[in-house]
Amino acid sequence: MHAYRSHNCAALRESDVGTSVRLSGWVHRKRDHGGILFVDLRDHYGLTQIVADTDSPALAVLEGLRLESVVTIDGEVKARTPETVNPNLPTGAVEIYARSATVQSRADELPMPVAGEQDYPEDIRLKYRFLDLRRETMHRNVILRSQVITSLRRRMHEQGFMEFQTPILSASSPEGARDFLVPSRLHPGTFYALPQAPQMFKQLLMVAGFDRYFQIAPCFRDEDLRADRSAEFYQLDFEMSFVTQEDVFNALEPVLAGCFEEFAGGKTVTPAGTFPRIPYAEAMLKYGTDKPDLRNPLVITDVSQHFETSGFGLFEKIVGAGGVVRAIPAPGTAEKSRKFFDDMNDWARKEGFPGLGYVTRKAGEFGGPIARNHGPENMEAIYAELGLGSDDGLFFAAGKASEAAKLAGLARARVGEELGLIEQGCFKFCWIVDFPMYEYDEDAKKIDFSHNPFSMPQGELDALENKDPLEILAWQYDIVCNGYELSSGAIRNHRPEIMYKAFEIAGYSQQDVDANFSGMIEAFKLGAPPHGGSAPGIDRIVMLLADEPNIREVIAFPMNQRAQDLMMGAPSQVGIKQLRELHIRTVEPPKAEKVGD
RNA sequence: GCGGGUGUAGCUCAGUCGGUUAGAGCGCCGGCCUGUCACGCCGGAGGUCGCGGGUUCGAGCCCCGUCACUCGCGCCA
Repeated sequence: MHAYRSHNCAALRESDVGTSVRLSGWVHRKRDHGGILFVDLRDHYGLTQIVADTDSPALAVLEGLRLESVVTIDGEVKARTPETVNPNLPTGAVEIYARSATVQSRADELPMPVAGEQDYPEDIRLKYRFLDLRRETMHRNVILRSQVITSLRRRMHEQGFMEFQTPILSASSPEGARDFLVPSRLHPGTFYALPQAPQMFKQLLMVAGFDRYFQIAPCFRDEDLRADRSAEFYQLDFEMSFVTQEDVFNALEPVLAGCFEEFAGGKTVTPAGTFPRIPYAEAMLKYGTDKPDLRNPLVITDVSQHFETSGFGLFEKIVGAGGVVRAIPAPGTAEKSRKFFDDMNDWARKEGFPGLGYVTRKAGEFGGPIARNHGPENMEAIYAELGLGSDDGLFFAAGKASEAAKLAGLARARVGEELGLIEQGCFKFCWIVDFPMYEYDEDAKKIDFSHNPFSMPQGELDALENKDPLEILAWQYDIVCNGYELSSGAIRNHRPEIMYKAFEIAGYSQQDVDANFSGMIEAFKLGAPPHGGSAPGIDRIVMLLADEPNIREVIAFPMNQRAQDLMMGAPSQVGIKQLRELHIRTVEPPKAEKVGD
């Protein structure tokens, strides 16, 4: 017989009754009745009940073990009597009568229990992650992650992609997020950077003629963390040659829809080939965000023209000064208290906005200061235009277009949630397309790239030379699911002359481009195919499928929010010898000088 | 960098208006128990109320500062 097990802890059934077996696993729970002892033995696969009574030498061994000790049981499969069958357990028709128990590893008192689904503080969970990962939900999430990655790989291969690895130690780039740097021992004073994404390498793979590349790619960004954002994360990074934006969409939709359908557990998924395409400008107007949650049925409408002349002076003034008024419906709120509306306004102020206006309506009667001043006939005109009924309320976000859109977007999400309008049990995908190539940077008082500087502008060189830069759109797109941005992508700019012109508009000289992106520019001068791609975030995909609100719940060994690994103690100080080898001297933070004041 | 929340036993939490010796459940230790499956019963140990300062006759509770964790803003092409 095998040294540790003949079966795993989920394997045995009634048909195995009478056989001699050997099981190994963790002591999940113990029920000690004195003369008889029950142990739920757990491994990766499941639970099996072990029984030992006074006739068995296993009784004394198991009685002396704390939970989570590891033990090997030799015994016999016995049928449970009908009244002792546990229907909640796949192995619940049988139990193992233990002839002997061998302790493989004795557990000390636990800092946190493994059995049960109670919540524990995250710092303890992270410090003892190996215990946390034994628990059912985390164990299941990590397994799901593995299965999702396997599924994505298979589906990408089916679409004709090949997986290649790209360097982890690479060069720092001035664009984008802060880099994690790695000092070079062989080249004093110089640093490698961990990739924020394998952007340049995948484009160079296209220049190298590989046509369709993908990679489950580790990415690193040294920025502050969020619930859905980690410093290190994985992307399904891919790139394709000789493609239009439509080709990229057609390649990715079956992969994402297929993978989601496979793991959605009965939730509906937007079918491949039917992902809506929403222009950026339309998304900002109708949803107030470039990552709309389409499960929310509410749609924002611009009602500025209704307030060009209005008894409600505040809105009239805002519109007169070039601002906008956006309306967010609150359907069926006739019975909502005044407090509901006031709370929304308070919330908006707390978020840093001037306020959120509202109109209440009950049985056709308008209420609230805006309706009173604007007049019921004028309100009726807005309601008619928006198709609202006699018991529907309405919120208003007014101000500069960008601010009003942002507030309206947040309000749309909040109203949808408060009123329980978010459709459950579905994954709703969409593409956001036609992102602007440039935006006006208020701080720097100059035109800058609004997203990826390597995207191809729509209209190419002609557009760059002849259009108002702020009117130029890019072949740049995001894929969004239930309000989460899964990735952005683009058809790339593969023509040096268009690249130089694009950077020139953002205020960078040809020398700047050559200096910072020499590798890619050189490559593009030696025969580059038109190409494009995208890079959906693996962690966010698993978050959605596992229905977890936090990215750390789907990563086996995540950092905490301050980018520390509490289990391994990273980041940590290193010895002076290591620093010397790396030609590094650390500088005390300025704070330290103040001690003793 | 900024704002919100949290911090009481190993863990989850309660702790009234500022008032005697800070409690419960789980876990742990000891004892009892031959059909449990969140086993049950009896007993016990376990506390710098995050830390520092202040107000007060008196602070877990009020005030100031600080630290840790977390959520968000900034940031993240």
